[in-house]
Amino acid sequence: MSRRIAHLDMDAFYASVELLRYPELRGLPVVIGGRSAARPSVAPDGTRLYSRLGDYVGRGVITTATYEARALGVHSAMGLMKAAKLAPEAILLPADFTQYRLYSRRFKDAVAAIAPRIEDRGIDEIYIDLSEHEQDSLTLAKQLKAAVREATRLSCSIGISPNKLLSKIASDLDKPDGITVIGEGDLQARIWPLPVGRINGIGPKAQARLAGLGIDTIGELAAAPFEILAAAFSERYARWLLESAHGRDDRPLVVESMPRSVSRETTFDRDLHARHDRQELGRILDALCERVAGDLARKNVVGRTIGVKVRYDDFRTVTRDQTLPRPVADGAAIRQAAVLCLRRVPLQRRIRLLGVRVAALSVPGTQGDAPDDSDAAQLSLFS
DNA sequence: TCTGGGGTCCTAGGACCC
DNA sequence: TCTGGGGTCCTAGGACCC
Repeated sequence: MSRRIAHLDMDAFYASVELLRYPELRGLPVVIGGRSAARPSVAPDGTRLYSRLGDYVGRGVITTATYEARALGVHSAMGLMKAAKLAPEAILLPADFTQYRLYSRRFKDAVAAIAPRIEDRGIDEIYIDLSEHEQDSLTLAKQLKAAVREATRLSCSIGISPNKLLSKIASDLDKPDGITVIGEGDLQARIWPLPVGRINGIGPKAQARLAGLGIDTIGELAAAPFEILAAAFSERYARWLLESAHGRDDRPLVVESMPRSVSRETTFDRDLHARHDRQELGRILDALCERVAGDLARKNVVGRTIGVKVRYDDFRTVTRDQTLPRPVADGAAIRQAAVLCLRRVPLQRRIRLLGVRVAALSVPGTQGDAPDDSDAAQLSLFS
């Protein structure tokens, strides 16, 4: 029995939510990002005063850019200082995740009222299982988009195909505000001409390595001999590459899941030194541990593996982690383990980022929350 | 004044057990 | 007078995604 899967992607989500609040910015290049970016101020005559990208000073990257800003060459993940040179007149707004989460909830609820089998893929996109629906795909897509617009006044793009892989590619083919339906017969004409990087799971590294083999498009990948791919990648990844290039993907929708890890990290305004800035680093570590503890409490989970992450001024990153005999959840216990991890990190260089992570999560009071029998026996022997 | 923050999954080696 | 083989857990790093 064949499936029908939709991928729904909100258009320039964060920027579009901001435009609802500041409608006079519609049509202008706007970028979201930068921790120290200022909210618009209101002048004595009532007009709003916005920050310009060109005036920004500090670290940070673009989180989202409106289509008008993208036309100037700036895009997500670009450093703000670099973007400022390309588009100094663009409006800069700080991110407001509380607001985005609110709109995320609204659009997902609106979709769920029509089609309840949904896989969450983050704040601004979802997969939807339409296999059990009667209407044709175009009608369903229009219905979903209307419901999202009604609930949020925002537009989205939808791709529909027999699987997640193709629907994800499809939703990107007619953006913004588009609908793309892909059937089995459309593979050669619609998918094969695209660059391999459009496949979810082929990133910059794999794309570069494929280019080295003379493989740039999905069609060229589909025609590649398995042996060539298996020599350049792992056998498993090579197999997956070929399956994907042929549009084959039987992954089910994951409609519910437990978090695997919770983490908090921060990039400093200036690089810090373990000795010279010891107190400041201590305060930052405290705050990170408390925030992680708060996240764990909110999600009602505890964790056994505590880890730290350090990024040096040259951008190299190291991690250290430690698994405890039993799970913890409070800030003090997390901090205690994090300090032990940090003692194993070389701290000669200046560092630009510190992070704290808790993994091996479980729900308190369930199995996985307590040491197993053999551990319990061991512990009782020595206590 | 390059390069955020929150995640997932995979790999690979070593420890340890049977 | 040796060194198999499978399984699990732990750790570190890396690729990738939103």
